[in-house]
Amino acid sequence: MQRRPTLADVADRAGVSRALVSIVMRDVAGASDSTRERVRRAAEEIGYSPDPRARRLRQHRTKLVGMTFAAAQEFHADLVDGVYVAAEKLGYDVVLSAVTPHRDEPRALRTLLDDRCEGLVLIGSQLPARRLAELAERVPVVVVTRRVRGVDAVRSDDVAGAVTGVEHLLELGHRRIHYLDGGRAPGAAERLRGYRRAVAAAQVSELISPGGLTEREGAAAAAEMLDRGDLPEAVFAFNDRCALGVMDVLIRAGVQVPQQVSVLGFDDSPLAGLAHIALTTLRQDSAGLAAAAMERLVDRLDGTGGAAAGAVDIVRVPTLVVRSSTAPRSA
Amino acid sequence: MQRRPTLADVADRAGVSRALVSIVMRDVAGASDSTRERVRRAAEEIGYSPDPRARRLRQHRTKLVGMTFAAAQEFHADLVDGVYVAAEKLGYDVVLSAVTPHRDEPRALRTLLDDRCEGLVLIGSQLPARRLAELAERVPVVVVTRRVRGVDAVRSDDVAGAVTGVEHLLELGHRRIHYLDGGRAPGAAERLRGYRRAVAAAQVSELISPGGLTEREGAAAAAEMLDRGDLPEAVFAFNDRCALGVMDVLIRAGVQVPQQVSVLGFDDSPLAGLAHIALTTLRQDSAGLAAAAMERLVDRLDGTGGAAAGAVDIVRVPTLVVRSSTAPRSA
DNA sequence: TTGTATGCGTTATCAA
DNA sequence: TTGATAACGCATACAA
Repeated sequence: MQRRPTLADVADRAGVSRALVSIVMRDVAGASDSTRERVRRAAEEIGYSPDPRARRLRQHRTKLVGMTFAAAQEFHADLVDGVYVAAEKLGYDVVLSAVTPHRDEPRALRTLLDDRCEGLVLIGSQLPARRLAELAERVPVVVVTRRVRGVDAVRSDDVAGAVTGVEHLLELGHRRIHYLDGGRAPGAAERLRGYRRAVAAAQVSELISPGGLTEREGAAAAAEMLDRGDLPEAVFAFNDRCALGVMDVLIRAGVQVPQQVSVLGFDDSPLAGLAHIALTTLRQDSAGLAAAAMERLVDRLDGTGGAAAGAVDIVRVPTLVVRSSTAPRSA
Repeated sequence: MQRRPTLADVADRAGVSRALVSIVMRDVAGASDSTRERVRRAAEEIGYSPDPRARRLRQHRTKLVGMTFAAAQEFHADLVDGVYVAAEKLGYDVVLSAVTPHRDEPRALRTLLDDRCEGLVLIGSQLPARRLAELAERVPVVVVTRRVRGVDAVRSDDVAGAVTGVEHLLELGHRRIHYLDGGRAPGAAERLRGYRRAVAAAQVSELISPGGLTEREGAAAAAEMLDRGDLPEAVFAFNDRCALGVMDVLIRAGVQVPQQVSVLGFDDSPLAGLAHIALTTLRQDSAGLAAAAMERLVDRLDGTGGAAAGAVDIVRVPTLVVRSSTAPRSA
C-alpha cells in the first residue's frame, strides 16, 4: 500500500457518509452509537488517522502553539517538557523550533509563523526588546526566562530565590556569607538584590565580589579569597558553574567543603546533582514556569474571561535543594 | 487585520490569476519578468507568505522529514543542528519531536507519522529492535547513534575511535595504558575491541577493568588503582564522565595530571572543554553523522540512483581533540 | 505567457 | 441521526 487511508476510505468501508466519519473521529455529538461503533472499527481496520494539516486548513483555529528553544541548553529541555504537558492538558498542539548554531532565532520564528501557530512561547529569547514587542503585536507571545517591557513574561523570582539561599545559610549558623555576583547576566541584578535584602534583614554585613558565570571565574574568585587568607564561612555563587569553580579551587587547596566552607549554587544544573559534587543549590521550577506560560497564552488565545489587557510578568519562586556542599557552622 | 493574507489576495492585488501567483512564489518557469515583479511586490506589500500546510496537502510529496531526539541530551543538540542544515541543503523541511520525561518515544513518533512525514530520523532511539524494524517497513527510517539489524543506521566508528585514542597515548610514549570499560553501554563493546586491537598491534599488554558511565564509577576505579598502589602511565576511560571521575580522585590524592598520569576520555562532552578540566578526548563527528543520515534518507525518498536495497550501516570516525589531560611520558 | 477548473483531506452548513 | 455540498489555501493539468 502506498497511499495513506483517508476519511473517505473509512466512510466507504463503513458504508456511511464522510460527514459521519468526521463526527465520530472528533468525538462530537451527532451519530448513533451503532454507527459510531461501525466507523471506529472501519478506521481501525484500515489504519486510519486524521490528517492534521487538512483539519487545520479547514478549521479557523489551528490550536497550535509554537515554541522556540536552544537545543544546547539543558534547562530549556525541562521547559520543553513542561510546555508539552501543559499544552496537552489545554487541548493545544505544540510545534518545536530549535535555535542552534546554524539556525538563528529569526529563522526559527519564521517557520513557526509560517506554520500558522496561534501563539508563541519563546524560551530564553535573545531578540532585541523592540523586535519582541513588534512580534507580540502580530501574535500572542510569552517570553520565558526573561523580562521584556510590553510583552508577557514568565520567569523565576530571582530575588526570592537569593533570599531563600541566604536564609538557608543563616539557619546553618553562618554569618560571613560571601556573595559572588553575576554581573550583567540575566537575573544577576535580582539575585544580588535578594542577597542584600536577606543579609540586611539578618543584620549581617555584606560581602560581595564579582563572580561571573563560569567555572573559571568562580575559580579566580576563590583563588583571591585564598590569597587574602580571608575565607568566609559560606560562599553563595551566582550560579552552579561558578560555584563549581569555587569548590574546585578550595578542595585542591586543601580546604574542606562543607566542613570549613559551605558553598551554595543557583540553577540546579545537571552537574550539581552528580554524586561527587552534590552541590546545594536553588532549583528553578521549570514545570511551574512552563505551565504558567501556556496558561497565560491560552488565556489570551481563547479569550475566556479576563485575560489581562496589558502585559503580565509572572514569577515563580525557586526551591532550595539541599545536598552536601553546605553544612552547619563548625564550632 | 485578523485573517492572514492568502495567495488569492496577492492575485487580486497584482491583478493576475492565482495560478500565476503560485508560479511566481514557487520560482518556477511560466511567468514573464514583468508579472513576476508585480506579484512579488504585491506579496511583499500585504505581507504574504505561503501556507505550507495547504501546499503539502495539495502536493503528493510533503518534503518533510521527522526527527525524534532527547531534549536533555547535549549531544543530540549537535545532531539536530546538523540535520537542520543537511535538510535545508537537500530541499527538505524538518519537524522536531522531542522525547522528554513526560513524552515517550512512541508518542513522539505518532505525531511525526500523523504529520505525514515522508521519512524519519531517530536520534538515539531506545525502541526495541523489532518495533524499529516494523516501523521501517511503513516509512523510511534512519537510526542515528545505534545499530539495528534491518534498519538503516548511522553511528560513530567506536572501534576506530578507540584505536585513535590508544595510538595517541602510544605516541606520547606510554606503555601501561589502563582501559576502563563501559560494560553494556551502546558502543562499549566496540571501544573495548578497538583498545585491544591497538594495544595488540603495538605489542603492549592489556590492562582492563570495569569503568562505567558516570563520574562515580570512574572515581571508584581510580580509587582502586590508588589502593593497589599501581598507577598506570595513562588511563583511557569509556567516556568523558568516567574520565572526570578518575581525574577528580587522582587530583585530590595529589597525583598530578597529566604529569604523572595521562587521562583520556571519549565523547567530547561540554564538560571536557571547560578551562579547568581540559580533557583530551575523542569527538564524535555530529555534523558528519547528521549529514550522512539525511543523505541516506533522501536517497531513499527521492529514489534517485542506487539507493541500496538492504539496510546500510554508515559509520564516521571520531576525531582526537588534544587538550591538557594527556602529556608525554615523563623521564 | 496567462487563465480556468479541479482536487488534496478535512470540517461546517444545511437540508433531508 | 444522516448525507450532500461548499469551503479552507494552494498546485496542477489543460485550455486559451
